[in-house]
Amino acid sequence: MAQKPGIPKGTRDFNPEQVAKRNYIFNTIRKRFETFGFQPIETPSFENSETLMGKYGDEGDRLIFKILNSGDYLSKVNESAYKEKDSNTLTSSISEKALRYDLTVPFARYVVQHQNEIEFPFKRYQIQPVWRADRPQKGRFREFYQCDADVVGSDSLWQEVEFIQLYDSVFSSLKLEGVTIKINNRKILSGIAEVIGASDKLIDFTVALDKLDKIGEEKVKEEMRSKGILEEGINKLQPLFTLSGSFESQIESLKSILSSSEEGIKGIEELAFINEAISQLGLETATLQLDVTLARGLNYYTGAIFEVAAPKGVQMGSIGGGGRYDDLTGIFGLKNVSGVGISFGLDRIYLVLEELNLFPNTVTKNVEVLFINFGEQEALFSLKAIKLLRSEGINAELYPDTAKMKKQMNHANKRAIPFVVLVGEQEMTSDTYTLKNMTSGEQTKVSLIELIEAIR
RNA sequence: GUGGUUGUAGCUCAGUUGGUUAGAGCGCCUGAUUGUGGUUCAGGAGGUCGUCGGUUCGAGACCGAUCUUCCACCCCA
Repeated sequence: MAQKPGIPKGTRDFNPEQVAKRNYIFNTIRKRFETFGFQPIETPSFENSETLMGKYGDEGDRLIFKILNSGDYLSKVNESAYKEKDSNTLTSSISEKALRYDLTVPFARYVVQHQNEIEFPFKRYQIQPVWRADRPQKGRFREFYQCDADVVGSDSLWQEVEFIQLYDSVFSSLKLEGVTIKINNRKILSGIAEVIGASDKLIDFTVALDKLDKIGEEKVKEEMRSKGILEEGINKLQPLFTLSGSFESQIESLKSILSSSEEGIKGIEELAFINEAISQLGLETATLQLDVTLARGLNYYTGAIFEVAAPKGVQMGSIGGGGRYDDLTGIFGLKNVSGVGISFGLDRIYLVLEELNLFPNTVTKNVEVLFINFGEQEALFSLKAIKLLRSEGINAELYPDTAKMKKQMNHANKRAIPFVVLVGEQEMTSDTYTLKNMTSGEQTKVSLIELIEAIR
């Protein structure tokens, strides 16, 4: 047993039941994406390192899986970097490719590369695995699937409205009711930073603010102080910490806080527009909530920021996220193309559905009838019937070996196959089939027509 | 990347301050039952105690390293 094989940390095998459940989620999401007018694309598992590096911040670079060059990679190595044990410089000389870290940056690369073939606005969806060299935890893996839908080439705020509808539609289809779609706006965060005189410390400021519900008001203030934000500014934030109530009343409070910031006011207007549209259109099962502490993906989000929280009572990080990035393709040289998109975390949604017992019983498509194998003649006779059953859309199979009946019955039992058919000498001569219901134990002799009717 | 945690049969877990041959339940295999599974009864197989090294007369237990699990940071789906 010492030599038992294993798989790398943070990766998983999926058994037939798990694959069926995962496909159920994939298919539901795919169906909703297409209903909303998105078209699928796929990109390679790995990209040139320069496409990915530097796009996710220093932290992101650390979590990108690098692929070692083929061949005698050490011969081309930078001599001084090797001697100095300078990992950063050395990495770029021995690795030129890296596994994709998310689907958004490869999509931006795709848009720039194919800009002349694409009809804008372009709505694409993409369901593929991504890799992160992270430490695994519950709901955090080193290989996991993202399901992304993005629109590029439209500044319209109706897109944001559509994405909120799409989130609602997908989670409602999955019967995952009571999710909270949190929304914020980068412009509001910039506005606040401006008002408190910390525009140059926007990232530090928002990272600290983002932790409010986790570490509390005092610790957040402490972190801001340690990042060099002035006490005077922090005092101005006070109304923010106690912000609550409806979407509308929060917007009113923000208006007074941000009255001196042009950008902040713009952000408020955007949020108000989106909220107004959503209240007119309505949501099936989700709730839209303004959360000014929401600050994800600031490395490229410029407008709306989304995050989806699982229903209350389920211990799970966010099950989806997204936002508006006005200039994502700019990093690849294509200016003035705005994008906005959302992502679903398949693996986390799976864990939530499992915990809440929300997978339909029908996701695993089992064999419905097993024919017992009594010998060569009987097997051939059975396969003729099986061929007909299959043409009627019934999942049927023959036990492949002429094993003891006990073994064959046991096999049917363990696989939870609901019907077993016995065809021996008696049945062959009378052209009948002995059908056994494995749940009730009842056994009847029927014709082929009756057999089809009984199983269907 | 930092700090902590976990690993004993296919699965879930016992195993005393270091002391003969490491246990249980479930599962698995065989038979009771040669054309009948799920229940019952009888019997059986299965462990380099994560891996490597160290301390010791003696290690599943103690020490170190490493891998793995889970958790908190960091960050994030």
